[in-house]
Amino acid sequence: MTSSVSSRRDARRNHERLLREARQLFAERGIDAPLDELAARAGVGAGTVYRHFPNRDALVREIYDSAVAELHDFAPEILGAETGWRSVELYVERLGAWVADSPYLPAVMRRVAELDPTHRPGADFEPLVDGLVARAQAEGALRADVTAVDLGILVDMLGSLGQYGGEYLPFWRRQLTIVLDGLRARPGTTPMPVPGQAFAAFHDMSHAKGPRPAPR
Amino acid sequence: MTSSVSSRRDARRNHERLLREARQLFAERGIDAPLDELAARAGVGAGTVYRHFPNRDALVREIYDSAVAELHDFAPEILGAETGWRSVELYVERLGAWVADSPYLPAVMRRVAELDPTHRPGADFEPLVDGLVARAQAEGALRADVTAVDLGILVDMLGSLGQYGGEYLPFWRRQLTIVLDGLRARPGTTPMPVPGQAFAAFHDMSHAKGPRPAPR
DNA sequence: TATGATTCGGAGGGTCGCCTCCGTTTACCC
DNA sequence: GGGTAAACGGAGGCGACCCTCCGAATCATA
Repeated sequence: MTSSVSSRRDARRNHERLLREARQLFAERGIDAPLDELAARAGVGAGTVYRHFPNRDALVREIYDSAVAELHDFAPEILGAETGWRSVELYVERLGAWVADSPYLPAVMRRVAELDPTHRPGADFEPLVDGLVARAQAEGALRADVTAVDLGILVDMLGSLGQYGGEYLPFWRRQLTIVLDGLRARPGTTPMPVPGQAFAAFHDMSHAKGPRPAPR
Repeated sequence: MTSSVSSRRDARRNHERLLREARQLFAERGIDAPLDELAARAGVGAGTVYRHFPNRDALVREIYDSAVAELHDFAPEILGAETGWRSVELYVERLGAWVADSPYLPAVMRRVAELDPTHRPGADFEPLVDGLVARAQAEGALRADVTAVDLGILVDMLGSLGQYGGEYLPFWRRQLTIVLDGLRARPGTTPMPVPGQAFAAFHDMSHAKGPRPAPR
């Protein structure tokens, strides 16, 4: 699991540089962009790419790992908020903005899920998010029929707006506003048409065996 | 522009079959899936594929055209609703469900936009949607700071949930509920953080020259 | 059914991207 | 500086995919 780090400075530098350029390349040209072009962009020979990452999947996995590490950094602020509702706001806003600003993320996530469908990305976070939802609902601020899975999906939806490019990011907060208003407990809230799902059920459903889904 | 239709029944049958299989193939394997495989799935030789569609882009365009035709079918119901608010509901729900249920659509739309960035997909619809928004706002049902562009983006967001596969579709209405509640005019609505965009501005922004965005 | 025009099938040439291999270069350590 | 181990570069083999080509098969028409 732990990647062995070379003791040579040039090797470390190339490794980092390749990761950085790969994120950008994947964002621009898709997760199946030619690795020879990655080599060119990183100013490196093709051999160097394959020494650091035996194949495309290894590269994708490492990008994924670095994203998960970033994800951990959000936890303190989100979970440490004054109120449960503020936690919900921060959860949706911070994570949504992060995904929207990291256009390579959705494809990387999807590919990792295909490589290992049993892997549950943030399983250790799930109880925390459940707790966060319960707290906000206990306050009477978050509508009672919303689940933690709903929140995660809303983050995905907001993150998908990264497709419009960086110039859209300022406007992104408009959709955020609408979604957060829709999450608020209020008189006259529309009842949910179907019951929600638990994390496990949602995971099993969306990772059901089946052909690779459409890139978006 | 009008595609000439062959007088031979086998040719027409193969053309339709190729379109049908292409939609499914693109949904499963992405818009760059091998056309040789399309030929295999359609039970047809490679030559037949290329006689009907000179290249991948022609195929994509024709799928796009058929989608636009479908789109037109929604107009009467959406615009003919009793109230402006009901129009908004139908707009978001019908189109969102359509996109979510057509996993090939987002990639096809994006590719056509790349092929011809000046092309504005539903330019003739834009005034209608603007009118629909104005009507719902005049009723006091739709929040006053929402624009027609916002509505279109929300449809996109809801449509992106097609990525979870067909089994998710029933649950999809939960997110729809949240979004619609967020659109409702109410006391205590959170003010928008930035002003909205007109269709033209949004189009120019999201189609700014630049490298191909990440497939999702 | 016979005829001619149209479409079909699939082998194969050309291109592009993946990945390996090995002579050369670079970094670390003394 | 000198020696050694590690990393680098990029040419090239290989396979996958795109697309063409033409003899064979099929369809419309009479």
